Amino acid sequence: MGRKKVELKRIENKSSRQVTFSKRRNGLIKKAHELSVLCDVQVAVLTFSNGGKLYEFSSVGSIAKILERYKSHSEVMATSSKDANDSEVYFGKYTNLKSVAEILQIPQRKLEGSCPGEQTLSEFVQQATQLDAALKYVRARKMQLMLESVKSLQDKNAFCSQQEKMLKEENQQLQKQIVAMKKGGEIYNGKVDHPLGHPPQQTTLCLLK
Amino acid sequence: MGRKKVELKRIENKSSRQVTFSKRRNGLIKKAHELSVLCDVQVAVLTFSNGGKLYEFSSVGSIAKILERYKSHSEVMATSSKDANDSEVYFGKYTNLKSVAEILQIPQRKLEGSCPGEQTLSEFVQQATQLDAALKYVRARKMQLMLESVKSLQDKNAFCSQQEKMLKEENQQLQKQIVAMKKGGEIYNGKVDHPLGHPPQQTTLCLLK
DNA sequence: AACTATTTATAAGA
DNA sequence: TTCTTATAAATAGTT
Repeated sequence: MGRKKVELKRIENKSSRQVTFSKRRNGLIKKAHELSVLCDVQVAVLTFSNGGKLYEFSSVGSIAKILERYKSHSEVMATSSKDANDSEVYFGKYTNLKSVAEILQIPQRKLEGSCPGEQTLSEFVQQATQLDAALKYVRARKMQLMLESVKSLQDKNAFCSQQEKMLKEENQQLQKQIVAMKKGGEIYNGKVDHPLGHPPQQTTLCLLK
Repeated sequence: MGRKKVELKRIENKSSRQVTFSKRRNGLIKKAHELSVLCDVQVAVLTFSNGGKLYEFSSVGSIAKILERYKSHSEVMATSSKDANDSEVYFGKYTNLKSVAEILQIPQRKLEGSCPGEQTLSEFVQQATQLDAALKYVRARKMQLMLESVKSLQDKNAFCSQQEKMLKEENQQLQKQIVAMKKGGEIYNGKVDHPLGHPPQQTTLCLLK
């Protein structure tokens, strides 16, 4: 948005990069604020300049809070929900283990009795072993799911890269075609201007009705 | 920017708030990306919708890195307690059982009946506990690394999708331009060919200096 | 999910 | 840096 369209690549001139950073950083933060107010959501923006300086915005007072929320969010996603599902899968399949609670109740009751004999102890060991097996299973399943998700993401990425490559090629072809057609157009018009140093001004597209 | 100027206050209509959230969230993330590229800086954006859903952008691999830049020390706390929580979930209220190893070791010793002294037993328990702690740490670390890798792949994917979208748009523009130029060429040739009986499209692209 | 009329952001220039 | 202004980009309301 400005006098000229800018390419999306690093601005090489240091001072204009600085100016742009200042302007756009303000713009970004303004938009973040608007988003948080208009849509009633929590928004945070962090920028670390190359000089190591930090600029931040947070709709919820301190950035720390939103980062906390981020942390707990990812922890929940990573552990509780997946493991909960895993547990269901596991305990559903092995119906002799009805529930963790049930497993735990048996030894607890027996231990509450005044004199735990050998029998109680051996049951204890058995239950503990079952629990250990369940835990191992859940962990293995969790790991498997994560590996699967990584693999799927990698595949997606590979496909994406190829897609991008093809689109870029197609793009180039189209641009070549346009250049060729422009030359053709000039011939139709008999226009062979700019023979000397100054090339034609940038052609801009204009929408007419 | 739009048909009407909007007041900076919560949009009361739920569905238009939703729509606006979606549009502006994309806009914000696009701008964050542009800022990071143009000015060569690190940028992160986090938004939590009211539904608790998280949308994020990060110019570096993962948001987690920026989080670490804030609280590097919290890493150990957060992760080691993470796995501990896992255990709590599985073992429920059975708080007197500190670890699986412990559960298994005590009764096993007793059952073997080879008269181990109290000292030996407690040493055994201690060792088992230490091993258990080490195991927890390693597991937590492993999980953290996997989460980071997933996150980084997700970021890559998101960026890729956006890139693809933009390329497609550019492509369409170019094709439109070619179509328009072809029409222009036909006019120059005196050919006014509309095989389907259509007049020229309403909007035509016109090249100006 | 597209489409425009408008508003807003901002690149370049002063 | 700050102000101005021409232009690009975002988007509000509409279909």
